[in-house]
Amino acid sequence: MREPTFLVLTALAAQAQHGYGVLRDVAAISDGQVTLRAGTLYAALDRLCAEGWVEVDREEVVESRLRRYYRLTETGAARLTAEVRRRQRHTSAAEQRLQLRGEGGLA
Amino acid sequence: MREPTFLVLTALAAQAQHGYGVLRDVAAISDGQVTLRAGTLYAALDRLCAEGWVEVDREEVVESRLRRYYRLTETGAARLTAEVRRRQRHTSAAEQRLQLRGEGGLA
DNA sequence: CGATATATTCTGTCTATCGGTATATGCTCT
DNA sequence: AGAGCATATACCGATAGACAGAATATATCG
Repeated sequence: MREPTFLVLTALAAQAQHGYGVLRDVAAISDGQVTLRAGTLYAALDRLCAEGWVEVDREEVVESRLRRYYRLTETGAARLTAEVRRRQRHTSAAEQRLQLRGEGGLA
Repeated sequence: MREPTFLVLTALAAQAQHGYGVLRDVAAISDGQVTLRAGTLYAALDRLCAEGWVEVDREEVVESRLRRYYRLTETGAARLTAEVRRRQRHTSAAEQRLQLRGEGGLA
């Protein structure tokens, strides 16, 4: 799973949000480091819906603008949880090895 | 940065290794979940050399087979450290939100 | 003798993301 | 009034990194 997809799922993990809300949320989560392209976001949402990880929650019209809310499915939540664990394992390994490097190698 | 690239840098973080060693190390780091394709590995190594994150350490011939050892540069180590922090931030956010979900949403 | 492990190289294909554009409304600033 | 930005979704071509698999070659194991 790539970073933008991971962040979209993360944005939807706690509660339903519409596309543009996810966009701002991802920027907040990443401290402004990741700014999703519109194409990336909506393509990801469509793809994740097709895969059953995300589903449409509801649609609202606010100030003549459509807002389509998405939510994480149970499958999606399980997949995100697994991905978190996977990433934690990898980052831990990287940290340990970078530490070893500082100490002069594995030796 | 995508997962295979991250794992290649991680494999080289503590000490120099040759391509095939990286291959096995990545499998170990990921508990067998990630098995790099040969094409992915050597293409990544070439690319990372060109970018200055990795460099050739030395070459050996063991049992008539070439072993080209690579090591992480200071630039590469800094980049990997930054990537670790970035990923930790993201996984923390995901964990928190998944927890909130379990508690019934952001409310 | 076939299969597996070691070790690198190459080629074609795929796909998520990038970068940009289009559409449309409402708000703020000058 | 007009420029520009925020909101909100949609579409399109290009790219980069990864996937899948084959080629090459030696050594070892059963």
